[in-house]
Amino acid sequence: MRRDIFQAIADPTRRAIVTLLMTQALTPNTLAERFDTTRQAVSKHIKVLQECGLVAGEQLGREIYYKIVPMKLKEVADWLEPFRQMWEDNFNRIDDLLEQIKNKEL
Amino acid sequence: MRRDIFQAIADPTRRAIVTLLMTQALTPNTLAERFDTTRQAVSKHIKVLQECGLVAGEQLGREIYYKIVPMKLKEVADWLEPFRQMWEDNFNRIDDLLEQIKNKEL
DNA sequence: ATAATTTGCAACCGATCAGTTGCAAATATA
DNA sequence: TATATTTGCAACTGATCGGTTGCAAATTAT
Repeated sequence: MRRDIFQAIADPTRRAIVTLLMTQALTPNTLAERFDTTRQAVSKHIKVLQECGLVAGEQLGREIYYKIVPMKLKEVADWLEPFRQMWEDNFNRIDDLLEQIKNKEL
Repeated sequence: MRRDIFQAIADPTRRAIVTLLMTQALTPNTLAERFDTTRQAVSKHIKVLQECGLVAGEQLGREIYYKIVPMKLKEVADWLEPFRQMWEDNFNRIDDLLEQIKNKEL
């Protein structure tokens, strides 16, 4: 079973869960109330998020408060970083390279 | 059919393709040579990447050079940005909030 | 002790996904 | 013109995904 951070945040519901957990730790029941779905569906999403290390649960009596592990998202940011220079540059290198190929053909 | 940038970069092969396209525009055939898979499989990945706007093709004769559209990745970076403060902060707010809940219970 | 609450796990279902195979269209080469 | 190359599209397959239902375990409340 593939369980990496990229696959974890691919699902919009999971991203919404992560966003909710940004401000406070929540229980599965509380989370489920925010979405038009069952608690079990939310629980399965939590399991995915937990297995990839993006959230962590902390038991308090019979309730489990799930909190975000923000550092995990840094892996995505690190992967994006090399591309940042590309979208921040005014000129587009790929276009230039393509132009070079074109000119070579002529 | 879901076709957003998050789902596009969820697949490791597609991320590898995007990384290869970072330095130069490539044709489907050239790309396929780099992976242990068929050209058609790569073509399907390209289609997904193209449909979500992460790559764009430019025809040169019978060949099509696919190039990356880096700006599209900014959408992911923008989603990550609010979390950046969290992983850069030394203290963890969620832990604090959880402590508050705990103390309230006592 | 009994009942209610909160949660995780397993089984199942329909939809989607990644990959393969086969084929047709367009372009380049002989 | 005939052949080879490059590509996209459609059909198919096995695997995975998101969601639901049912149930058992642990904790809390009556």
